[in-house]
Amino acid sequence: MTKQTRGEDTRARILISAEQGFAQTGYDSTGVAEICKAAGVSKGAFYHHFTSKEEVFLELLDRWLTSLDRQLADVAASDGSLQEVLDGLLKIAPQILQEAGGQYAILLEFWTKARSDPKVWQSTVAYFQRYREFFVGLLANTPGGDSLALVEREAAAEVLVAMIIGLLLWGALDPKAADWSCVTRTGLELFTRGWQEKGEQR
Amino acid sequence: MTKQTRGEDTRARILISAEQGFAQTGYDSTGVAEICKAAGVSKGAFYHHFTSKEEVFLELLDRWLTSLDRQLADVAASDGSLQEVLDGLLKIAPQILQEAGGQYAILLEFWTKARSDPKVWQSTVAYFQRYREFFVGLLANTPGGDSLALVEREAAAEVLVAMIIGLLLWGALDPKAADWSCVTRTGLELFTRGWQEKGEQR
DNA sequence: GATAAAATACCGACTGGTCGGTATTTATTG
DNA sequence: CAATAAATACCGACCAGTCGGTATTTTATC
Repeated sequence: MTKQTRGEDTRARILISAEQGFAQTGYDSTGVAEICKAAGVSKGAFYHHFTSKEEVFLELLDRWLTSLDRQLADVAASDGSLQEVLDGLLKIAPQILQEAGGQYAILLEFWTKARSDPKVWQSTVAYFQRYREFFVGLLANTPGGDSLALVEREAAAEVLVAMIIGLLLWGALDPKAADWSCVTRTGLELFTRGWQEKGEQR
Repeated sequence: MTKQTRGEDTRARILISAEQGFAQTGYDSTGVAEICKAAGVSKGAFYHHFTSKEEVFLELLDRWLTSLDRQLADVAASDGSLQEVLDGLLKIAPQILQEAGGQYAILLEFWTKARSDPKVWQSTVAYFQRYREFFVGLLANTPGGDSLALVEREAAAEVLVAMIIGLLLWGALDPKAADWSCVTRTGLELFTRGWQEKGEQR
């Protein structure tokens, strides 16, 4: 193995172990030593690749956001109706949720740390807003949707994002409480119906 | 001041300071010393009234749940239609959300700690379920609602709870991002419309 | 109602251990 | 032999919780 690939491998192993640790027991209670042990790597190697534990966390956050954006871009590119796009979302939802064997519990960690770390806060809030904007644009293209005021589209988009956030949180906390993909489907369906009904009343 | 009232006062001050600390910077980064300083109390007093930092946290959780239950019971007692009960909910929402000057950010702390602490997890998951049940029952009393299968009522109730959770989380994270009471109203409205529409199609 | 005894409330220095991070040394690659 | 990667020993800060002791209030006894 060349020097470079060896380094990359070590780095990757650290990231994986850190993600698992953060997802399972949280950022604070996952020690650097623990991460190193799980990755089969020494502390020296850890601090050779990263300047701090926080840097690892931020890189994980960055990767998650990038991955999410890519998947959303795919859906958005379809350029379809509200129904179609939401269907597209539903299709990729399990992929996002189940990826890495339920490790998406790290989302909770992102949201928690957003309160104490300005960088994390900014990233987190920014992508909430980004999806809000996405849905606002989407709702404008809906039959009847353009008849409604911007504030109403905005509020509806916020509701949609909030619903997704809530589903993620509850799902992360209690994966076996319900069939979450089924609940998500119902949610998007109810939302679509409610929105169209609202538009038609004008 | 009698001995008893003095003790109660100290205890109350500790709880208040702890709540503020937890809400502002999180459970882990709020030290016992810090809580004591904010409460104007010594560490000895702290450990005289509580056996551990965790006990304080659990008591705060318990108080929050009790308060929430009381308020929900009031709304449930009205025994009205879906629309009426949701309106009732909406009325008390700001009271719950704004209480103690936005200190409800401690909710995030409850949800975070639920992952590492079995006691907190149980309480948290249990009240998610309780509200789910509440809404399931409520939806059965809705015109057209009884025509839908139980699973559908359950899924819808889960959607509703998830939406509320999401609104609370986003609101806690970014209070100024939107007019949350307005968004909540829209959310409940969309949900009601979507649900009734669904029922009528049968 | 005075005095002793007991219980409660409180204080703050100290400790034992954890954990992020560093400094130094050793191994591996080119 | 240079340079990068990795290992190990170690440091210092921090923090939950302890403990011996003091002050204040309540109860018991005469």
